[in-house]
Amino acid sequence: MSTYVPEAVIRRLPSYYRHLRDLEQEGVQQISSQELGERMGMTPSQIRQDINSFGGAGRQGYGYQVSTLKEHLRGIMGLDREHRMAIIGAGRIGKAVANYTGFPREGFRTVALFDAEPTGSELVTDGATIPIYPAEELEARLPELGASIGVLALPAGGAQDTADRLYRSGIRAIWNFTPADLRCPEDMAVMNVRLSESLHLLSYMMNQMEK
Amino acid sequence: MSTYVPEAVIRRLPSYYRHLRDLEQEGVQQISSQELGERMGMTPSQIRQDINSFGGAGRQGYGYQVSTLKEHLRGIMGLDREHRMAIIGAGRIGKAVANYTGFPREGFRTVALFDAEPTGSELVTDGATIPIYPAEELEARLPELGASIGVLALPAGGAQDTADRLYRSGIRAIWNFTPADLRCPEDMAVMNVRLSESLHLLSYMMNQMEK
DNA sequence: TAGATTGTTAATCGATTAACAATC
DNA sequence: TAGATTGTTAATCGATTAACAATC
Repeated sequence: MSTYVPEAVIRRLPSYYRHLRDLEQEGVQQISSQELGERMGMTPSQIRQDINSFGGAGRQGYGYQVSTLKEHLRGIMGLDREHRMAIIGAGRIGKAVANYTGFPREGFRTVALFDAEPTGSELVTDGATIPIYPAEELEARLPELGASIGVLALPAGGAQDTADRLYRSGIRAIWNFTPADLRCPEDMAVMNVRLSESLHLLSYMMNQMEK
Repeated sequence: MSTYVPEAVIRRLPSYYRHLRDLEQEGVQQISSQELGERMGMTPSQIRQDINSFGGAGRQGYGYQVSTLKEHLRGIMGLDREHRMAIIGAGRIGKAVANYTGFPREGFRTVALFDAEPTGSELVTDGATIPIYPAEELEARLPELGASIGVLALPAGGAQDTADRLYRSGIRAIWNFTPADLRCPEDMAVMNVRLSESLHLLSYMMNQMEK
């Protein structure tokens, strides 16, 4: 089937998934590339090219079945199983992320927080109570926690070192909220969330509009 | 000078800025496209193309002056003046953002939080004490606050309506933390922060690595 | 069957890389 | 001047759009 999915299409996968989920929620069972394109702000042509690249199954004269396509994407993105997350840094950002993923939702669940200087022993979120451990217990605790994703929510200075420790403990995915550019082995997946870059880009847009 | 800056270059502007700031911090005064490229993971050729598109001033046989280039970018992105932000939604995310931008840092400063059901009257951050107002006072309070950026950190359901209200109150920039696709007039700058899409993309990467 | 809409090939557009003359 | 490195043009690559035959 899908031998190669272009980089540009990969970046759009989550957007496809979100829109299809919304459509399903609204009770839409089938949709044409025309309609989906209008909704997502893309040309029908691009929709068809994209879907074909990751092996979707449309029907000529009819369109795409929403639920089938959604489930297909779910499989491609590995959202059909649970991912446990360990958050390193129990400050504002770490806690916000914990709350965001505190209850099993879309298959992501925070199972522990770590902090250099914990101010409490647990965090109570809407859906669960999450333990907070001292950062030095990282290696000791990770095996029993079964976490597959490490979330970096600590000061940038400690990010690289923590990433290295996570790798040595078997973690192969990092959700990085620090501005640090991590150097990691090939088999570590790193997703950066660069909040201040996002704000700077907004500032640029504002600046341009004034002209 | 710079008549047209390609979309792809615009998206890289904040990254250039961050690296140049780091270099300046390290005491590096001058750098070649070769060295900067290695640092940013780009080809020297692309670095030169990019910098020329936004009107940088290199010197043949020498390279680029770090401080000059950084200040130039600062101007382009409008980081040389203060932007005041009003955050709508005083939950975990709103508070995390408030703390992140609570003190004047890089020219962004949160001046107020609004919440449908405020649980307190102010938020104490590291650098400042920020008032929390009821959401219905949005129109009344905004003029005196002098905010130019609205931050959406509330449940997705209220996002579009709040965006409309912000527009009518003169706000022309939105930093959107909700998953909602906002429909806004042309002269409103919108920057989306899609946390769950980012997590889904990480999940996709993990899934691919297993193969 | 007729109409609609996909799947796919070809054309266009934009972004990246390569090459090299200009020049500090 | 000689060496280094930019600025810029040309070549390549990848992504998007257009067009249309295939087919439900």
